Amino acid sequence: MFKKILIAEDLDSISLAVQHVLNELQLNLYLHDKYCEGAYLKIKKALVDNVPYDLLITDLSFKEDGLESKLTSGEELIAAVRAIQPNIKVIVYSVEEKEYRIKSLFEKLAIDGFVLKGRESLYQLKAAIKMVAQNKTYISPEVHHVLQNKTGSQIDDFDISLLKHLSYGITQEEMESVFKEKGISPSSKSTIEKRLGKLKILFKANNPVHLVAIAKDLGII
Amino acid sequence: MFKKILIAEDLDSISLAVQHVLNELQLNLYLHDKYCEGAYLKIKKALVDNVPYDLLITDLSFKEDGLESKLTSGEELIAAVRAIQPNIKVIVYSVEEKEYRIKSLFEKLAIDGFVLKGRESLYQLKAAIKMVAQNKTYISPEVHHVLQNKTGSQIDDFDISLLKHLSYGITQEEMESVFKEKGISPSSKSTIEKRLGKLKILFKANNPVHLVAIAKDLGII
DNA sequence: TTTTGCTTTACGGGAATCCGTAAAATATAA
DNA sequence: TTATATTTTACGGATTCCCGTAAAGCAAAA
Repeated sequence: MFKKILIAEDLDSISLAVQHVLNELQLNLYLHDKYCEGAYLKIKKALVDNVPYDLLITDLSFKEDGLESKLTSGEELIAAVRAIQPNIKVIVYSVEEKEYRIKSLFEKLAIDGFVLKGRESLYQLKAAIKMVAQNKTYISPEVHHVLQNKTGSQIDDFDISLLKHLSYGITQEEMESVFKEKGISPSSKSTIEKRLGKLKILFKANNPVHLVAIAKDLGII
Repeated sequence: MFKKILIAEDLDSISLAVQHVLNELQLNLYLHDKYCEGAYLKIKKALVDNVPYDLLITDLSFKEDGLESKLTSGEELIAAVRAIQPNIKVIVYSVEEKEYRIKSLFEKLAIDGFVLKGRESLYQLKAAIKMVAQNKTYISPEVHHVLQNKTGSQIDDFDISLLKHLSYGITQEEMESVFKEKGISPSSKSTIEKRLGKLKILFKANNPVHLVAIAKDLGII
């Protein structure tokens, strides 16, 4: 079982509940941090002091407040931690149900567990901790299906950038020059129209307005 | 101080933390329910049994699961409860930061307190309970400013319906006939264009895509 | 090098949106 | 009632978006 655990969670109420669970599992050596940055520094310090954490339980979204921080999301935290301590186990505890985000957690960040905050999520969190301790992965049954679905992997960074710029009010006309300025390639009006056409088919959108609404609902932008 | 409290909250972790707070305040007579519908029925039953609740602490968003329910959001729950027991005090405990939703809680549902889930929200929740017990209203400082802002009150149900239909992929061309079918008035293409123009100015949007993106960010649709 | 296949770019006609002007309908006030 | 103001509807030209076809650019394999 785990010896040393770090909780990264900005909501005090959730953090309290997670600690409650760890106490029930008699895992008493844990710390928590309300900020991504702080969590990262704790892990780094423990590593150089040769008393590393062996499990990170983290949320995905962290509220901004006055303090500015290089790490602003759970994804960034995990990526940064994996860079310095690849073998640490990671369980995400989040309300995030958006397919795209959950898929990329497993595919791009190779997390070990995903527990969806919900009506019975504390039991699930316990189960996840036990599973991950045995080198297995865990995902809440409510969102298990997202790992099957294929649409996520069919869109790339260019598509996302395109959708974001659209949502900022950039017209397709202006997109060409904006992309050229920012060095995003390809940039021609024609290719932009073509990609948009592809995305509209993929997401079954009638027009660009509909497309952006769907992309927002799916958490892609 | 309050004698009988009901917590409506779907996340088990949050519910646990709220109960923790009530215990600290020595408010021991409380119940919780994970469903809007269930919370409403508890309040109704207590009322007819002549042992009514005097405080409702509720979340805004409730996850759907198998059980279908007439009440699907905190707003609906509050409206339903106010209809049968107008004098009950209501504190909303939510992560919702969208201006429009918070404003309408106070303006349309006359809630007594709004506590934003955050890094120090359990202290705020305690403060809110004490304030509301003295017939004052409470709002978390992080979102206090939204009550000042005016934009929320400048849009009406027609505008919202218009934005929603746009986000569903209905073109302005089709909107006229769709509105006529649904009995939404006015319905002419010209008026629809005009309203959209007004909204674009109000929200500083460049085009309909941008407008829908903003409306989604503000929680209007 | 040439061939093949894929991606990017160019262009044009038709559809949707934008925005102004003005008439018609409805509401409000004198 | 008439007069005035506001809202709704109608229409048309300019812009933007849509979508097909075709040419140009580019990489990998023969």
